[in-house]
Amino acid sequence: MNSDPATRIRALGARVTPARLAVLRLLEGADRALSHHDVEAALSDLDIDRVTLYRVLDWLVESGLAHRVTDAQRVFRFSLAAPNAPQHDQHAHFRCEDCGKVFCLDDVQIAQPALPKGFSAKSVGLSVTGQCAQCDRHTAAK
Amino acid sequence: MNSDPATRIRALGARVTPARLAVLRLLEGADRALSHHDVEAALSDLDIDRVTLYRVLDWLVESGLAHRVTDAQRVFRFSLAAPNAPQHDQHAHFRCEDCGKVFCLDDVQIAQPALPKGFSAKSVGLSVTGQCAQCDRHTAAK
DNA sequence: CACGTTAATGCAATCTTGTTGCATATAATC
DNA sequence: GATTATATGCAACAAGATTGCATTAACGTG
Repeated sequence: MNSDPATRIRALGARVTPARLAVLRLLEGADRALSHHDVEAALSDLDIDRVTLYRVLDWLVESGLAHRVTDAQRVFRFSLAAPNAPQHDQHAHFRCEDCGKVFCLDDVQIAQPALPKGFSAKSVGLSVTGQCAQCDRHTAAK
Repeated sequence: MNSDPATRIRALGARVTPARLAVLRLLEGADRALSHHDVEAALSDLDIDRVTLYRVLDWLVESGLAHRVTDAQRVFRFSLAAPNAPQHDQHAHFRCEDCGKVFCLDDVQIAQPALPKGFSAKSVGLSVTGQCAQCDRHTAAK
């Protein structure tokens, strides 16, 4: 039901290139939102240009395949959009204060808040910070 | 009950300087979170150094007088902390997609979401995007 | 399968936001 | 008014992201 990366790329009318394939596969396998830096490090053996990665990531967001989140350190992080998600106008993330990793909270339902008169919401994002399971274990183990 | 800027600054054991007074007054009168850029523009006649503004804003955050938010454009925005707010471990913001302004949604109550096993939340932030009242009016007027 | 077209890429330069080090100025105290 | 620690101003730096432009390569066509 969720076709392979190459097919998905072609379905968007875009060319299938090594960079796009690699980034798409990487994000598919990631359990958290990755920054440009993360992606660069993970794909370092492919020797893809920094700028190309930026452009691939931008393209992913523009074509709706991925989300872009800004973390507290003001860097962009990218996570694959759930292919059959409710057209993502809401998204929740968790950022661990210890290790800095960002996780997607896919199954959190966000309540639409009441807005001042005249305001209309298009999307709602929830960002939670705290301690992730791994870091919590470390602390507890002390 | 909420004393004047100079007194508030002194109460923190800090010196009362033109830059601090000006920034504090500006934020007090602002109905939305201001970026460093916003502040610089608003106080341009005072000819305060860029770095000084950064330091004043940092100082405001450190001393608990203001909050720092990161918006989707990866710039920091600052808003005065409500002096008797529920010690801000949750905060909601609205960002207008048309004019780019960021508003604080002070009276929105954020529900603590369910987290994966082992995760613990320390703070929760809600960010809503859409159209603010003013921009909505413009669109409608067309 | 060679060819041509056009989208992608690579590289260098640039921009934006924010930070740091250090000499100088100034708010507060006496 | 003199003293002193705190703030400021300036210049340099740093990291993340963007832009312009020449070159490469994906893919439809013959």
